[in-house]
Amino acid sequence: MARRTIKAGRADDSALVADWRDISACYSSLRCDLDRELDDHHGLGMSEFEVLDRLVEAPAGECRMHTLGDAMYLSQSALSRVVARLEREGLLVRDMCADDRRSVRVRLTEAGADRHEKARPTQLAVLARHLREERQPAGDGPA
Amino acid sequence: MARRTIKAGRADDSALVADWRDISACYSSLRCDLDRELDDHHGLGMSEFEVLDRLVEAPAGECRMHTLGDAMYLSQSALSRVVARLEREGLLVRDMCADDRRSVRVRLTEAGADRHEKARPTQLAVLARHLREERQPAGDGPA
DNA sequence: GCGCATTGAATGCACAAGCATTAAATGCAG
DNA sequence: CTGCATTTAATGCTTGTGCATTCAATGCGC
Repeated sequence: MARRTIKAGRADDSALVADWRDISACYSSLRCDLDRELDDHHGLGMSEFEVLDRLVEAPAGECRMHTLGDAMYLSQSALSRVVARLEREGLLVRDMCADDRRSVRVRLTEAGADRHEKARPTQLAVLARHLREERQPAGDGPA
Repeated sequence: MARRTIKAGRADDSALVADWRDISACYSSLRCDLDRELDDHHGLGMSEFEVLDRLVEAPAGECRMHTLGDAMYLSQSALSRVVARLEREGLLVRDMCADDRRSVRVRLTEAGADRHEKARPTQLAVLARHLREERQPAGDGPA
């Protein structure tokens, strides 16, 4: 039920609310599963994993705090602590960059890359479970 | 950028992740705004408002805790506390129902209905701001 | 009727997140 | 060069949330 999500150009109030509830439900249940599975199987929270994820994508496995903050939708303080946790676990290192000593450069360690690699299948599985079945209730690939 | 949200029947890994990030970004920014505006203007958190919202919709402005829990996606303990907060503020009352004395019946008070009515425009405004501009970047109603 | 598993809600506890503040480095005006 | 506003990140504090536990009421088998 309720699969109007992106349909509905009408946008009267109740459609708005209905859309919001769809988004909310989708996000919440996915987030909950993801958070729990990442934590159970890999000792990572969702935010932790996401930081690792961004770092893996980043040019040399490193980037500045502020850049992470822009990409991640998390308050500055929260990000600061997530990174602190990850550093405590040895999954990344923080050091201040030479050119601007206010900035902190965050760099993925081998252990971090490893942990991320191990965790990624879990993430993908959860995403697939939630997102795929939402969109294509049945049916497989093309001919 | 990134408006694949529901498109993409391909569903390979990166599309999955991209979709998730879209959902996540959409939800997070909306939630943050909503939470803050409801709190600033009406002294309500998002969860609080949502409980009121469900109650307003409910048959006689009342329903059982468990029913709320089913509808709301919030852990049982969190719900328990939200309701406790709302009761403390006089926006609803809890009493146990006669037929099953384990269950708690939650009933909206006038103050609660009033608060909800005042807060609803704020909610709709935030929803519209986020959801409408996402879907129809420009263009108004039909001729 | 009596015990026992089940269900419904509340509570102790731990933790992540946001806000406000603080501290340090930088940039810029004079 | 000096002083001041700005930027960057970390920290104190408060709060909301989830998990596990607890307590009460119910239902069921016997």
